Amino acid sequence: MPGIKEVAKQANVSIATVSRVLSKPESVAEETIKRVLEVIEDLNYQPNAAARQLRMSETTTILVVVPDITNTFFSDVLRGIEFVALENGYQVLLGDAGNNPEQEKGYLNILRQKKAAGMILLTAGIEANLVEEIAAQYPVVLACEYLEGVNVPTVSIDNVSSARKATEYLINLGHKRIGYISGPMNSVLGRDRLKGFYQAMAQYNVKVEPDLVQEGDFSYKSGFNMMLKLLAYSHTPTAVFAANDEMAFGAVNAIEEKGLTVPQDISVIGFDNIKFSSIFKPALTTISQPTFDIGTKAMELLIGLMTKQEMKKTQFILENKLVLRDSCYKCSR
Amino acid sequence: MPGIKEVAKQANVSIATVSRVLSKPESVAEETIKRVLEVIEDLNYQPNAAARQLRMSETTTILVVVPDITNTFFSDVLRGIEFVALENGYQVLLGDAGNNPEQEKGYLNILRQKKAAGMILLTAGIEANLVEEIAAQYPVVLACEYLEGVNVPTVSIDNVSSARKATEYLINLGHKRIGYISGPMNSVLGRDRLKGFYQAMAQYNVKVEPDLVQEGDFSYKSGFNMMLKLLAYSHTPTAVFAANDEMAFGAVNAIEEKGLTVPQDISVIGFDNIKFSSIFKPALTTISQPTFDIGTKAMELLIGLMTKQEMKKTQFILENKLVLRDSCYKCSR
DNA sequence: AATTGGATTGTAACCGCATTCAAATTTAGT
DNA sequence: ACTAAATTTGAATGCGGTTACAATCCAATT
Repeated sequence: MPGIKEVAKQANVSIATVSRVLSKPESVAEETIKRVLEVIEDLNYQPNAAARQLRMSETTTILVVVPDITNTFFSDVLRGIEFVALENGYQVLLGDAGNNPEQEKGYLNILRQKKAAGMILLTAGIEANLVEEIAAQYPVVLACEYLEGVNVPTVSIDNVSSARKATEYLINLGHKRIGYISGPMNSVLGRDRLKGFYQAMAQYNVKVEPDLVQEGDFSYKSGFNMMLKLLAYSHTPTAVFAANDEMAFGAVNAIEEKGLTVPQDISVIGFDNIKFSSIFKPALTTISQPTFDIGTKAMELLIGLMTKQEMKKTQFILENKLVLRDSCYKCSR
Repeated sequence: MPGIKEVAKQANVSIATVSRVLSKPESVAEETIKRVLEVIEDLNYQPNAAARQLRMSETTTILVVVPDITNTFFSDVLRGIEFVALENGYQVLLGDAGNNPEQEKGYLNILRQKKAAGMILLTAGIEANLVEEIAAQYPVVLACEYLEGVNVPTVSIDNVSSARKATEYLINLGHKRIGYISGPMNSVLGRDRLKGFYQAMAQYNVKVEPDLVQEGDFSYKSGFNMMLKLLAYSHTPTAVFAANDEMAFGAVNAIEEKGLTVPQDISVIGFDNIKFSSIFKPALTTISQPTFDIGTKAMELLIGLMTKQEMKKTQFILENKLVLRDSCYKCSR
């Protein structure tokens, strides 16, 4: 409620001095600082963000667009982002795209209206060229997802090689008939992980049964349904790789609903290592992404962009690891 | 990038006219509107939010403070909030308190700086009188949590009666030795649910074994550990009520680790009905909160407050229901 | 004693937009 | 054709800060 001039009056100085106490204290007399600070404390004065922003043409809020806030994978990344944002005096504006590209696109206006100084995209529903155009005008970083051929700062893991790693693990357990439940093919993530799967299969000379590769959409339900489909074939797989944990849960439950057990009858491996993966039974073997670190790194990158620091590197591939739990077992057939 | 005066120049009108086209088109000639709109389209002009906000002294962002973004219970509420926020032209600023009251308090400055027009608190880490003080100055609504004796608009469920309902269910299944894993006692939520438990036990004349009531902190780990503690007593309970689902998962897993099974040996009931409850095995019997509705209702309430509408009612108790799944069974001992 | 210069502080001009008030233009009425 | 009324438009002002620039003060220097 109190404005800068109220403070100025009570402290018997001009508004300029009050402003200086807050931003360039070294140019103000010791004693004056003390007096002003006291009044500020007294009145519980907080500078009006809009006025400051208008004058300085810079805000301290950044926008984060998430494909689905309900997925704990993203909320972990979000935590990382918020952590370093707060540490640096930024606030995060949340945009949940609800898996809808149109809605996602709507958030771009927040940037244009200067309501946010920069943006972190955890999604990839926007066309590459639009992203590129926006990134040319505003600080933007991509996290988790990335766009092919687009030179926007990015932090993610290597989805191809980690999917390869997971597949290799299955192969080394002796599995030959390996099913794959992919993410949506219109997402790079979905495509990359599938690519890794194919690469590993080729490398080890294991034949890919086309019927055993089904497209899901990263949801539990799709994992469940696709697994049912796989189980309907005469030759059921002995192992299944689901492109994310939620689908893996669906697969496991579908398998058990059919009276089979995981991992004795069929091994299942997931991707992401979300919070529930270790709680689920059987505890899910999966690829672990450093979610929190992806978040912190992305935010650090964005800060670099916003403060126009010289960036030596703008593409970050973080380490992932295979975490072994109880959902995979040696092939017995 | 383009400002209002750029538009004005290109459309051959004054900035006043441009402004009017955007806010009071009925006071501008048909033809002028068309011309201005064309230029706006052309230049991709977006009014500067800071300037507008400064002038109008109102912003369209609201603040939501969450105790823990990682808990899917809250992300569901958040979805509800965002849904109606977006529909009404508001953006949501996310504040993750990380279960830390200090951090939570820090978010209040966002209100004072006028960066947000209102606030929804999903937490209750701030002292009642501070909340009351803030609520007197700014639009604030409490969701999920509430504060005793504080007359701040609130939307939640009746935690006492729903805990009673869950307990009754256990009692009706024939259980006499019922354990309870509570939430932290410094939260109203934790206390209310415990109260409901006591009420039901008293009503049915079932003795409460003090040893079988343990305090957790709503985390999986605490559920696990407290259950281990319950299992260490000579007389183990035949049923356990955990004050939220995550702790219930912990309890189930602890029970199974000891070689017992749920629900045959021990029944477990949870609270919240988070996404994972139906995926978990055994599927968790639990109290379902209308998370999405809590969110939408809270946001509607807040909008009412911000637009200074006459409110006939500011306390909303939403319906909960007991959802029966596979983690409870008749008492066999 | 007059001059100089550093340290402090105040004055005033913006930042981009909404809005008041008066001017300009059009329409209507006689 | 001329005036009054209604409609449309523009110039000026202020929202609450920041900051360039000018003014003031006082000790140090000459």
